[in-house]
Amino acid sequence: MGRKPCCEKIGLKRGPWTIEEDHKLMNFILNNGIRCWRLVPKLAGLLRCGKSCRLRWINYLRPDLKRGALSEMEEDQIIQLHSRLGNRWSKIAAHFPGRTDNEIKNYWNTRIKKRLKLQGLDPVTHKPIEQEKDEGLKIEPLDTRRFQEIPAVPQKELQENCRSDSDETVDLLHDYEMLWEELDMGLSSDNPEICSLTKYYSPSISLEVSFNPSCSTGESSSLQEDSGQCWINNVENSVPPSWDGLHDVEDIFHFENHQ
DNA sequence: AATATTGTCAACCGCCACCCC
DNA sequence: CGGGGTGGCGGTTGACAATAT
Repeated sequence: MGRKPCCEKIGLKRGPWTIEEDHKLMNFILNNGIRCWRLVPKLAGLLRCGKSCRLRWINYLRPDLKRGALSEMEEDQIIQLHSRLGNRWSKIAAHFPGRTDNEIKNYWNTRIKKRLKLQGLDPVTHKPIEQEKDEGLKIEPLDTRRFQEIPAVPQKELQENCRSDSDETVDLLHDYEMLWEELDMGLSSDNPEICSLTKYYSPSISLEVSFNPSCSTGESSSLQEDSGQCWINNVENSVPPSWDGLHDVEDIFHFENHQ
């Protein structure tokens, strides 16, 4: 007998998220917060496992995410941190509010590694490759004591990142609106960063309209701008499922059995 | 224009630490 | 204390896009 999977895989959807799924997850979390990831997909009406929902939220849907390429300064900071922390991506990401560990890991693997190699540095040890050969590939073990020397996230950032759930939800809604405002501006100003973002959202336009006929007026050009606002409206006006509606664990299994 | 190669990044997998009973 | 459940993390994969041939 192997390890039991984290969730019932049978019948669960995998692969890229559709805009409808994003919408459901976003709606649910913004209105209810997160208490238990395993239950989120059930309550939000998604055929995904909790892990998948968590990942999607953290890496993509969180409204406080920063978008776009990292600056050279950020890149240098990542190299500095990596030399001290190693592949502890979540620890490194903690120094970059709005950036995810997955993003930094990807950035490291696809760009920084290459950059270091071009500079003749080993991306693992951060030492000159020649020097490393001399030392006979002797790799120093990580000195965990040094981790304590890493400057923590500034107090202000910590306070900003560690507020209560309710504050966070209000802020998320606000950030969410800001995101769409940026999107709208980006669509009209050919901002490449926003465009790369909308690349993933663009398929939503028709879907969005099909969900909400009240949004389907107007020409296609204004449709894109409207769709963002419609989504926000949906988030604010819809009556979503909630944790309160779940009185008993038995409810969940009852729910599962009747899917 | 067609095909091959390379780059990017979202998503998955499996392991581990922590918490609760 | 031990076992099960859950969340979090890091490594890896695979689809798609961009670029080269």
